[in-house]
Amino acid sequence: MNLDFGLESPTGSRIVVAMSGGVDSSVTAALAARSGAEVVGVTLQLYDHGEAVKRSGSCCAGQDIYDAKEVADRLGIAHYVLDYESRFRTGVIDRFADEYAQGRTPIPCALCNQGVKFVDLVEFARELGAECLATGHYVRRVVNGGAIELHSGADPSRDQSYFLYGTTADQLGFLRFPLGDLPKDEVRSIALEWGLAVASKPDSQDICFVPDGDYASLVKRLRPETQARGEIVDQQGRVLGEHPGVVHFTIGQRRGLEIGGSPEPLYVVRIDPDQRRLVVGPRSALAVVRMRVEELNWIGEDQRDVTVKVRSRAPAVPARIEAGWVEFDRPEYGVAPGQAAVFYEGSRLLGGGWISETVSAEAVSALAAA
RNA sequence: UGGGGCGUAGCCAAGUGGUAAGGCAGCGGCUUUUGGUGCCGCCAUUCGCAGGUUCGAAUCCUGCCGCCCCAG
Repeated sequence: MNLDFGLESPTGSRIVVAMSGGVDSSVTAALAARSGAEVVGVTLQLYDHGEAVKRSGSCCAGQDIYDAKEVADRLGIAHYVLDYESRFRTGVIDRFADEYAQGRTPIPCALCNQGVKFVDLVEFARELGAECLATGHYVRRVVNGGAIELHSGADPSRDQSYFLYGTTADQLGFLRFPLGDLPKDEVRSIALEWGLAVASKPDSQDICFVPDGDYASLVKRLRPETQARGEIVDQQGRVLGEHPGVVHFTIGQRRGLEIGGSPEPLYVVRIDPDQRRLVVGPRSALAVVRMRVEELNWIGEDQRDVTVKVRSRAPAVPARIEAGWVEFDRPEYGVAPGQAAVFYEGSRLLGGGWISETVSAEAVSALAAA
């Protein structure tokens, strides 16, 4: 555990801690305080807390800001609340809705980290004269010779590295993730040890700015066209049913199609936002052999042979990168444009990018037959 | 209205005298700092309707209703 936060001499140094009001970031603040450094807690107000104030499991608003402040008081550290609502709105929420409007599947946590947290908040921390910004992310920062590496959290079931693939080497130099080495239950033990009120607070889940899990309502409000009804067709173009709006679907999704009578389940294979059409097919139609990945970010040098994740919770699978395309050794299922492809070498995160296009196994075999 | 076939849950469908398989859809739960996937559980006191035979019928008989096909 990096209890000294990688600082030459914590005493006399200043550490800014991003405090969401949850257990993880609260313990991060506690560890920072214990290091002997001067600690400044910062909580971001990211969206209208009037709506979310009653939801204890969410982050960054209402009750959570209060919780963060209370923890800061308990630890005897300074605490600021920054109003980042407008930049969170344009950088995360609006883009979230735009992606659905384009038939893609967004991943707001990655956007938030890439922008609001690791650009804006990092800048703020630097302006405060801090030596580093510590967050409660469950990842590891490893100094290897002259290079700084980002690794997945020690416990694979809690790893959050997928959401941080866009971190730059410069940001990584300034960031600290003291929880990445901790065993699963250790964080709550530390919270109890310090008598933090948030010790038993439930883990946050789902999307933080969507209070009740109903992200569709939010998207519909921002992009009404996403709620237009449309046809559901099979791969031959036969109309099988009608859907209540593309906002409700993502590639690989099975539930919600309301089409019965088929011998095997049907999954969303393609989303055509212009025609408002959903193309569905059997699971076999979901097999993807390669995908195009854009806006690549490499934390170290770029590589060809990697393992890759196309979703946060799943083991990385072997693949090869070539000219913006990633070829899987074995077909991958449910690969959705708009999601991130994140590359690893063992536990080390190499980089990643946005998935923009996929090629199915069926398409490849059809070509081969022709 | 001559002949033949069929009618089992929202959909597909097994079951032909012994007390309603399975799949799809749906619902609930688990998992989870994105979406999705996956896994577990639930889902027809009842077999178009009405009678009858039988200890016992979705299964046999009769009538009626509905749908389909071939003839015309």
